[in-house]
Amino acid sequence: MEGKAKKILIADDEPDILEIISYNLGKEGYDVYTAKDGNEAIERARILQPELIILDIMMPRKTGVEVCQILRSQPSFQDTLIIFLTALNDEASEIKGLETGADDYVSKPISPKVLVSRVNALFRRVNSKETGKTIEIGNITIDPVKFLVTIDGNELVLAKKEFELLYLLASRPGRVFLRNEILSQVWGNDVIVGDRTIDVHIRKVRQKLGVDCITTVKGVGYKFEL
Amino acid sequence: MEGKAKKILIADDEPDILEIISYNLGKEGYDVYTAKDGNEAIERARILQPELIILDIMMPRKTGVEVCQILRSQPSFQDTLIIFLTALNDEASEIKGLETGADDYVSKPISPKVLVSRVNALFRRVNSKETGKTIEIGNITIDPVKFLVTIDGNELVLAKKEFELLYLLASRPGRVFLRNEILSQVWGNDVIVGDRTIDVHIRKVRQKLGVDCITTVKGVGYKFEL
DNA sequence: TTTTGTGTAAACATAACGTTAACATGGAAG
DNA sequence: CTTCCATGTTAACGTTATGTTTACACAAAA
Repeated sequence: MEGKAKKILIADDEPDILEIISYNLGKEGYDVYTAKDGNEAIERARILQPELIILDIMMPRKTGVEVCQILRSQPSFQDTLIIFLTALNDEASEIKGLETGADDYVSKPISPKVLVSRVNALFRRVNSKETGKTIEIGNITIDPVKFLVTIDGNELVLAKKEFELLYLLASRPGRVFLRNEILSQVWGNDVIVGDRTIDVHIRKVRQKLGVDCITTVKGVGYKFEL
Repeated sequence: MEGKAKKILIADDEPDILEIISYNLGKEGYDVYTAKDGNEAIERARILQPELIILDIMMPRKTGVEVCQILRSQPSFQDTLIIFLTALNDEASEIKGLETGADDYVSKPISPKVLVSRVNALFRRVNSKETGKTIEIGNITIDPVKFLVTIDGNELVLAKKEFELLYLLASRPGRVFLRNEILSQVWGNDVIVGDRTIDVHIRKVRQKLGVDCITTVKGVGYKFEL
C-alpha cells in the first residue's frame, strides 16, 4: 500500500497556480516538484523521473504539447503519466492533447479538488494494472514488475521464493516479520514446510545480495534494514 | 496484436445520445453495445464482459454511480474501464464519480470527438502497448504494420503467433510477462491451450531471431532484454 | 552445562521449462 | 476436390533450477 510517495512534476508559468496545486497535491501525500517553463520541465523530468507530469499547454520556452512529445519519444517516459492543463476550452486542443499521448486533460479554471481526484483516479488505474510497486531503499531497488533486484546498478537474479521473501521484508523496512507471517505471506496458509526452510531461503537471499541487510531477531523473526 | 475489437457498453436513458455515441465509437472499430437503464447495464455487463463501460449518471433503475459501485465490488470488473457521462457540471459529482472508481468523467453536452479521444486515451494507457507502432531496440526492429522483423538489416519471417508473442514481450523491454498474461494477450481469454504451447513458441522465436534476447524467469514468465 | 534457536552445507525431491517429434488444421496450389 | 505446406498444438521425455529436508555446528540464553 505505501511503498514510497509518488513524485509529481508540475509545469506552469503562473506562480499562483503552481502554488495552489502543489499545496493540494502535497496534502495528499505526493512529492511535488515544479517547473516554470517547458525547458525546465524537461530538465527536471529527466532528473526526477516522476510518476506523473502535469503540463500547462501555454508555457514559454516550449509548450506543454511539445514537452509531451519530446518526453514520450524517450523510453524512460513511455509509462509516465501526463496530464494537460489549459485555459483553452475548445475541443480541438483537447483532442490533440490526448492524441499526443496525454492521459488526461483538465481545463482551467482549475478546481484543486477535481484535479486531485483525477490524479488519484489515474494512479489507481495504473497501480491496479502493474501489480506491485518498485521498492527503493538506499542503493537497492526491488522491482516486482521486471522481477529484478538492483544493487548499485548491478542487476541480480533471485529465484521466485527468494524474491517474494525479500519483497515482503523490504516492503516494510525495520518491521520485524514473525516466522509465521513470512510463512503465510510467502508460502501460503495451507502449505506445510519444515522449520529450516525459511532460514535456508534467508541465507540464499543474503548470499546473493552480498549486503548485510536482513537482520535476525532471535526467537521472533527477521527484518529488513539499511 | 489485433486480438479482437474491444467491447464497449454504453448506458443512457436518452436514445439520441446512445445512437450518436454508438455511431462514433463504432466508426473507430469498437464493438458497441447499449443499455437503457441501470439494471440493464449491470445485466449486459455481466454477460458481455466489456473492456469499457460508459455510464450516464442520471438513469432510471439505478444511477450510474450505483451501477459502478455494484460492478466494482465484483472481481471480474476490477480492471474494467468506466467513464461517467453527465449533465451535472458541478465538481462535487465529478469528485464523487472519480472516487467511486471511475476512470474518467465527461460532462454533457457531449462532443463525440472528445469522447472518442478520451476513450482512445484510456485504452492507450491500459494497453500501453502502443498499438501498431514499430518497436526498435538495439539492432532489432519489429514492425507490426509490415509484419516484419529486422535484425541488423536482415529481414526475417515469423509466423503470426510468433510475431504477436515477440511484439508483446518487446513492447515493454525488461518487464516480465506472466504466462497468464501472455496467454490472454496473444491467445485470448477464452482459448484453452496446453502448458507447453508458450514454450514451444518462445523456442521458435528464439531460434529464428538467433539472438538471445528472451529471458526465462522461472516460475514467473518471460521477458525481452537486450 | 544444558537448552533453545539459528546458520550452513549437502542431499534429495520436484516443479518448471526445453526439446523433439508427431498430430491437427486451414488455406493455397494444383 | 485433392494435395501440399505452413502453422499451431499436444504429448513424451530429458534437463535444470528451485524448493525442501536432513544433519550438524555454533552461539546465546537459561
